[in-house]
Amino acid sequence: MSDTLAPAIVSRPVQKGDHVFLVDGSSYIFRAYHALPPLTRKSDGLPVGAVAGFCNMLWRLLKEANEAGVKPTHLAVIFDHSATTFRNALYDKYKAQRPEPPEDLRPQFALIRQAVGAFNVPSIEMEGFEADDLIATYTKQAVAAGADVTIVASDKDLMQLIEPGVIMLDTMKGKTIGRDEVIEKFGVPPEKVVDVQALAGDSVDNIPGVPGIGVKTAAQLIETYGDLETLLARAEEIKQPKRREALIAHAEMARISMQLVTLDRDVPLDEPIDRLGVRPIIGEQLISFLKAMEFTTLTGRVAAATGVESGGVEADGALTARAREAGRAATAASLFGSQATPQQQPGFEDIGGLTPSGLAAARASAIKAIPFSHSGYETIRTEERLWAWIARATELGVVAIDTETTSLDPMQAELVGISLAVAPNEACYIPLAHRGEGDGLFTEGLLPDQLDIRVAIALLKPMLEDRAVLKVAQNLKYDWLMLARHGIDTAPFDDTMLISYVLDAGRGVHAMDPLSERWLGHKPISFDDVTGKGKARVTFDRVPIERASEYAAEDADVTLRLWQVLKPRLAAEGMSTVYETLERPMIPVLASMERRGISIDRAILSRLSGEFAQKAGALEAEIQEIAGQPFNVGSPKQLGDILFGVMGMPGGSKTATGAWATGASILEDLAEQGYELPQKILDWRQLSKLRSTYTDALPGYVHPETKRVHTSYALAATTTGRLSSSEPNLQNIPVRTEAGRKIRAAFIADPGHKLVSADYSQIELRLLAEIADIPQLKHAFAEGIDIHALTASEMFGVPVEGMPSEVRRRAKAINFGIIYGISAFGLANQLSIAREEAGAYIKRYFERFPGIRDYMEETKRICRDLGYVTTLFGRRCHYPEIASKNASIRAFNERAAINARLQGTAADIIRRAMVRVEPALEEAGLNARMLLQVHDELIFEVPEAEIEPTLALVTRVMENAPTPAVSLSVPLNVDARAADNWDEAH
DNA sequence: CCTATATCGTA
DNA sequence: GTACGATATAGGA
Repeated sequence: MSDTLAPAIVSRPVQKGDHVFLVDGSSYIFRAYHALPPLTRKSDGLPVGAVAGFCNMLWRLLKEANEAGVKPTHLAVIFDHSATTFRNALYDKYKAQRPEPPEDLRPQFALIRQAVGAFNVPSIEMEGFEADDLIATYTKQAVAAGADVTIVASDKDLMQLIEPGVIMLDTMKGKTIGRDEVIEKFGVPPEKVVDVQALAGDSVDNIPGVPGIGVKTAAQLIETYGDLETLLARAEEIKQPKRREALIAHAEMARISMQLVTLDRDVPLDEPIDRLGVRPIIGEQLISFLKAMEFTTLTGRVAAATGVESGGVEADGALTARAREAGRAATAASLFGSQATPQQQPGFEDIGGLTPSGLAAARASAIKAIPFSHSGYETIRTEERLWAWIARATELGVVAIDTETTSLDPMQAELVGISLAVAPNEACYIPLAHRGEGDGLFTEGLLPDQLDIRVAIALLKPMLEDRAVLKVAQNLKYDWLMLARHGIDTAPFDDTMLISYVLDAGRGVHAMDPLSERWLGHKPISFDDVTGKGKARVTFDRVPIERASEYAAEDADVTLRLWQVLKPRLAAEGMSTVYETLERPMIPVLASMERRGISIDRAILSRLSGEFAQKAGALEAEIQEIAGQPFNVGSPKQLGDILFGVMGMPGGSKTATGAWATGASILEDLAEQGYELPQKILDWRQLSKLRSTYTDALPGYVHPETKRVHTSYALAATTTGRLSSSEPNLQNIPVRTEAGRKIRAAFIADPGHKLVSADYSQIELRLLAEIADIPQLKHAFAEGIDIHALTASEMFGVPVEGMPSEVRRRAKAINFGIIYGISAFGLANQLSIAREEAGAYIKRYFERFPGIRDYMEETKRICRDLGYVTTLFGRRCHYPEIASKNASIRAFNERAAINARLQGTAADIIRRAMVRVEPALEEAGLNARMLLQVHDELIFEVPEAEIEPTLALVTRVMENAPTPAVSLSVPLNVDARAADNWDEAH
């Protein structure tokens, strides 16, 4: 808040005909908080719902009431100052059972007081008095001066103030409360309200009243006897014995209650009423505050009404997400072990004290201070000892777990042992299937003194499935799947890798060893040291039990400590919801998909392999013939020398390492110039690629038992929230070319089933329209208009009807470019045009869609300020190099950040759909099984008889995936179809 | 044997 | 121009 903008307070005596508005700030905060949906500031998740409700109310009061002819001459917002008032001296239990305000409301109190200042409205509070007493006193003085009073509130305790010239206005219900409404509520006119309240009491405020008497009876009694004192004096006359005795017995309580509910109209005011005169709104000051809160709609309204250009106003620097982040960054910096000193941010929680972030930091350093010791590690050899550990874990309610196996592939792996940790340095290892060190020929049998794997599983299962015991693991999906193969449905659980990913995506890797070094300052025993590496590597079942025990117990120990450090950061940094809704529930969903796998037709692939090999062989011969010498066509180095050296073709450029570049676009350019060799190289490359990466490789991934292909999805591999798929990567199965689609057709459904593919159409462009708020684009999507044609016609003035395909193609490339954070260089490459021309396209595009330029600039600024961008669902993508001094690194990070909001939001949406679809299928009694995810597409295997209802259900779940967390103004559109293979279904 | 590079498959 | 992973080649160990 800039002091220079606040004008001197002008005194304006209240006189006849004036209209004094008194806003009950404190109760309004609670009502706004409870009545309105939760709202958080986009860029940092600060809860601001009550602030928003308050600002909108105040704005309407000042503007719309004004337009309706009700013109405040004096206005103040009045707050409670502290919990203790003179009423506590009268009655120690007064308001004693008020609960603490909710966690996400607390930071909003200070913000609302700042909001009032930003509106240039006085905010009043006084030690020892409730807002109601101040309102009562101001009301009395205003009435005495002949002015009208509007009390903006709905609290029934204020109704006693209503009299001719004084009304209440409930802005949330949009109604006024006068004498008639009071009579309706209390059965008595305003001047008798306190008498009724004194008798009836109030459980909310802990006003005792008289037991057995409610509002109805009280009103009746006051109606009959006139007032409380008369009633108490003549209580003997009452006929009903119970009522009479209660009144006599509790007469004193009634009198105290009367004092409690009667508002003090003679508070010695610090701020005289004359000084509440309405002051003009200062557009810049208010906009600066609203911008810091990121209330775009209201900012726009205020800008329009005050004639201030909002673009020219800076967000209030002390209140922005950045300022708040600086406080957090200091905490995070200390968590990361840097020397930074935490700084206090005025107006926000004390970060060094008993706050979530303060506690998280304190927890982190406490954990880090505990040295590692292996002396408390135990190797479990008997049921009794295993039982003791299970009992301990169950008693504590949290246990870290790690499975040791024979393979990194959880579908192929055999369980070798399990480790548990219950506290730092308290961990155990349960060897189950260790074998001797030999070559396997003469040492086939299991080593002695190991628990039977079935016995151990049977003992562990109840604890692993116990709702009261939290299982913590690093990369739990692996262990979950391993245990699922042994019939265990592990739950509930936490995953330290995913917690780290939610907190620090883009800030380093999330594997255990680096996390341990970063957070615990400890380098764990490396896997390579235990198993050997290269040719000498042995499977884990060949590792001697003592050595394995040390390693495995330490891993569980490290995992537990990481959880202790990282879990508190989720709440402290406002990321719990992202973790709980977008990450953690994905574990069983993906593990189940991986376990199911998908069928491929090996005969098709093998035939294609032969076909591709033959054609590539023929091309290779032709290529070497034309080149005039044999060479390795697959070697870009040799190829470059042939094309640009030996044959002297033009347009050669160099790669980063100084070699000739021979990428597809360069070869295509050469082919267009009439050279025949480059096209043959391109054809050869396509065939070689398809053969080596797909037709030859895929059959090798068929599982010997399931006869299906089981990919592995990584949840924490990308910066944006997308999944990745590997071994094999089933997210890059060809589709673009004819030859490629033949490979896709080899992915088939089981007999009696079909494959269903459901994909979001143009989801990222739709999200661009939504997030950047571009009217033309939103309209186009709402109306189902061809978005690329629309872009083309906006840019080039060509009518959509009969548009040449080349024009649309260019517009399409531009649209994709926008999603990727466009550069003239990139667009020029894509369209094979000059950079100047590409630059002109971009310029024209921004002229037609200025909102997109604003969106991009805003994204860059936010990312530069905070170091990350946020998706619509709150996921953070960090770009620590966004402020690099190196212009190309900086530009790259800016483009990535622009893309991340869109790609990341799309990733969030499909994750939500994935988490919901299987329960929805189950509820509908359908037997479809989700098999694959390809970023904007889900593939299911569906019994033939259930195709139609499954298509409908999947489409509905996917299209509604954003709700209720986010409701988009742009429709999502899902295309779904069924077929015998993936090519036809897609 | 391991790693970097170039290329290319997908959204 | 974004986000990935797999492959082959090439070069240093």
